[in-house]
Amino acid sequence: MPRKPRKGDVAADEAVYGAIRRAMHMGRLTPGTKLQEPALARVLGVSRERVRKALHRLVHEGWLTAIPNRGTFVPSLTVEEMREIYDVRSMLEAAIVRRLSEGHTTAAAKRLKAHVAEEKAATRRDDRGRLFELSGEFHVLLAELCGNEELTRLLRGLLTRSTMHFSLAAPRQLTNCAGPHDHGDIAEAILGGRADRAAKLMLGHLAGLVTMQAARPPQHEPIDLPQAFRGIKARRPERD
Amino acid sequence: MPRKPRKGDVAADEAVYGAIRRAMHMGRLTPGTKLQEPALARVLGVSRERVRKALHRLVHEGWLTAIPNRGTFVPSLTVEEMREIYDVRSMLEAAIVRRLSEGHTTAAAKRLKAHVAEEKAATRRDDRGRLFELSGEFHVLLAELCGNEELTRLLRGLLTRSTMHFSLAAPRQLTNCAGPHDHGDIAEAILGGRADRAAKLMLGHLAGLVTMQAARPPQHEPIDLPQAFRGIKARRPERD
DNA sequence: CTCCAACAGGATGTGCACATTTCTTGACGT
DNA sequence: ACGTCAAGAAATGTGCACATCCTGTTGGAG
Repeated sequence: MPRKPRKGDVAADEAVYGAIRRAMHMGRLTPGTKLQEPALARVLGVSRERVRKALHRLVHEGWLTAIPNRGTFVPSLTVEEMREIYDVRSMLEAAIVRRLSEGHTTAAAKRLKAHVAEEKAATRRDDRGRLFELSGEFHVLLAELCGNEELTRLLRGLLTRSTMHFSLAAPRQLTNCAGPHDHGDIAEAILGGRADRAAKLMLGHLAGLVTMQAARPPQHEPIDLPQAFRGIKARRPERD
Repeated sequence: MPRKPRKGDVAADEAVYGAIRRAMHMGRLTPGTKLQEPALARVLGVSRERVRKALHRLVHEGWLTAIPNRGTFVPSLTVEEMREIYDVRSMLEAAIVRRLSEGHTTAAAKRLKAHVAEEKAATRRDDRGRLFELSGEFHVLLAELCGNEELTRLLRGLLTRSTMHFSLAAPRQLTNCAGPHDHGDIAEAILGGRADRAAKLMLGHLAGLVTMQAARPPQHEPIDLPQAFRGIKARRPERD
């Protein structure tokens, strides 16, 4: 047998972290909800310290907001914050597509084409869940193709915040991006070496997303914690 | 009176965090050094849990590297990592100066001029310490003038990582930037509305920094913890 | 009837002690 | 003499219990 999962396992931390993140992703937790540690520990079936650790991590990553001696809360997102995040993404991603347009390896071109093809396939199958994942990974992929791990990490964090806005504001709407249509055009411009066009398309793409989100008013349906985490519990870590 | 600082105070956490950060900033901690919790707790005069919390935060922010069941270590920085960080900075800061060149408020212009003047004054006084601070703040100031808090926070983190390279590789060399000369030229281009020139100057400025750092080989003088934290202890928080 | 203050209940924060893992030192066998 | 293994020690990770703080409530005074 591999190991005794009896006591402390590093996977347990990830499980709690992932459970909370998944609940937010599903829109179960509305902004302003207080995540009290004892209740979460009971619901998830783990010790309070483990919940505390996960909560601290989530606070540090910007998913939650902590007030000293008060507790941790699901943040109330303003349209201003969303605009700022997309503004930074515009700066970075415009530079990224410019750089890729000006030069990239054949392996990079191959990966890019493969990704666009997969997005189109998911669209044809009408696989909303898979398309949601792929849409987000497209932007991370572009960062990866630059060969800069720091850039990839940074953009991944920004994308996480972006999807948080989607999750909290419009969880039903499972669309991470306006659609694979834009992505295909951007990829085409990159492969064709048209830097200005690629940058322009990316800026328009991001602008379209921000307007799409700004139009949706957040829904307020406060529910209790046990109901929010129904069926989620602690599964496998599941990468970001 | 404000409050009883008798027991647990939020300032204590910041003090420990700042003490370790200051030790790294002074070059007291060489790459590869293991920061063991009991020793740090003894030296700083705080409980082990407080050291643990600060260490976890520093690890999460990228200052330290943690290995499960092994401890936390001062990372060995490669020139590749440094190149990546400056690459991301180039993308962001070029976009920043472009935006500022295309439009900024009179208040922004005033702050920018004041900062450049202060840098020149510090140079005249040959105040290396103050110039070191100002040089770093110049780049943060540009982000602030864009009116985007997310951007400011991100760039501040990037700058922190940049100075970490300086601190670990060449702590003696108290120069955060090539000099106020470049900053003055960049500010002039921004105020004059010359976006292309400002971006070009900024890229050249950052390129100059990366070559300056790459030329310095890291020095290896492993010293023990009590000696490294001599005279540092726990002072006031002191903002980043 | 309204407002203020003291009190009880509960949640967060922290120090402490123990379990587990890893590194070191020493001895044994080849 | 060198490599291997085992036992002790130290450091890390974790659960537990208590101290502190906040919040909602109740009682009384104006």
